[in-house]
Amino acid sequence: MDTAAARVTGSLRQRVLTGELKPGEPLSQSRVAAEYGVSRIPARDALQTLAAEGLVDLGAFTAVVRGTSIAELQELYELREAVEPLLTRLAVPNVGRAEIAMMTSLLDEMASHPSAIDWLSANARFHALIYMRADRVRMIELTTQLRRLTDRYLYLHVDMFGDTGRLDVEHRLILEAAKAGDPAEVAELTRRHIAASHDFLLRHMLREPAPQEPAPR
Amino acid sequence: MDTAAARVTGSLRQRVLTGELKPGEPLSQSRVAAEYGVSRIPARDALQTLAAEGLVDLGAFTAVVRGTSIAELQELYELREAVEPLLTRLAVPNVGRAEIAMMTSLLDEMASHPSAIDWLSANARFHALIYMRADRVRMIELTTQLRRLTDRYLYLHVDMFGDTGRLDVEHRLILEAAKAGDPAEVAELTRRHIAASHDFLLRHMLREPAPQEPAPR
DNA sequence: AAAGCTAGATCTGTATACAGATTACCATAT
DNA sequence: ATATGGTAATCTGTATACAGATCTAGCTTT
Repeated sequence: MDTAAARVTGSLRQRVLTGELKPGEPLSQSRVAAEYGVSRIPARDALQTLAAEGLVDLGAFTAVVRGTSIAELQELYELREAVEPLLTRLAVPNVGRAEIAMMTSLLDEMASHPSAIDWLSANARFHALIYMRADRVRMIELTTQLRRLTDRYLYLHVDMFGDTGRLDVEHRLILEAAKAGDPAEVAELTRRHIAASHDFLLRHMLREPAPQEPAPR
Repeated sequence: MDTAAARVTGSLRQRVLTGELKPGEPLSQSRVAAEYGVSRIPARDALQTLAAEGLVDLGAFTAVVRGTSIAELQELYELREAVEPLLTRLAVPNVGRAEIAMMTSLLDEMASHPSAIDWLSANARFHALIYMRADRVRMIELTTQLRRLTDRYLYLHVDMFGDTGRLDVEHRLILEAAKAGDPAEVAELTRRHIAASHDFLLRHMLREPAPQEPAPR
């Protein structure tokens, strides 16, 4: 749909995700509405949607960009480690030549050093190509949401994408096992892939432990 | 908060859950607003909230009470079987005397043959007493939502609560293992507990295979 | 200087209004 | 009887308006 609310939602989501809007920053309906030149109703809708996605806290008074914490990160990755391998196991038997081909080309795309946002998008599509074949709409929706939330930690806490080399290797292993049609193997590789990203992120957060303060107004 | 939107949300949620509002039934903002004597704005809010919870479909035109299907049931239980044992494993080491005591009294409450809605509420609180000790807000939120969605299947597809006897036995096993402080055992019992409910529900749905049609209007 | 209080600014929840989109119904034509 | 077209009813998205709640800042009091 092409509503004002959807436009605002999409834009705000991106800005929260990339860290342009920092944790703790207040997002009042009025200010958002004014900034986008719409009335408060679509601004309100957008904030509610983002709150449901977990990117925004709908506090008592004003909505606020949600903070980050090592505890939440832990939780998000625990969920991903539980759900994505399950999705993988269910999907792999249905993955065919078409998916393998598209995954291969996405690997090339990622290897060509695109912007962070494009790299993350290609990465998400790579894994989604497997997941989609599981025929589990709800799980995929949940996974998309969890991935978005963890991607935010990458933007906020890791300036340069240090580790694309390791990730590329892991992706190729996953692709090979998928080609071979071994569900358990792909699932286990996926689980380790996720766990490795968790470790990577955790190390970075521990090095730079200060949770950013609310932006001064 | 004591807003009109929250009141409408709560009431509609209950009515969808118990089946008073049947799958496919259209829920227009206008009609909901009129019925509750509020303006369309809080009605709109309520429908959006319920849509985020998965109880309502926000179709192109009007919102509609979400349908049920064996495929969705499968998916919901797969998720619960993945998440709740994980939550259990994390929580059991922190479960103390207070929780055990409250769980025991909830078992009595359930054994006293309350109404379906009270039984389900006590049941949810029984398990929540464990989960809460895992200190995983996000997982608990997800679990609450999944439980609500599967409870709906109980209301819609199982008239009498046939199986409270089996459930009571399983609950007592869980309680004993929790008292003994064995995380892996409680987790495994919880997984089987969930799987058994899934089987039970699946058998009932297969026996009465017609998904209800939208209510005539 | 610290604590408390009050006026003003800001914000939210909700009602109402209007335009454009969608659907339903019914008459007419084939 | 079925297809077709048009009009009325319904619905949504959004703007605007208003009252009550919450916060802020500065003044007063001690």
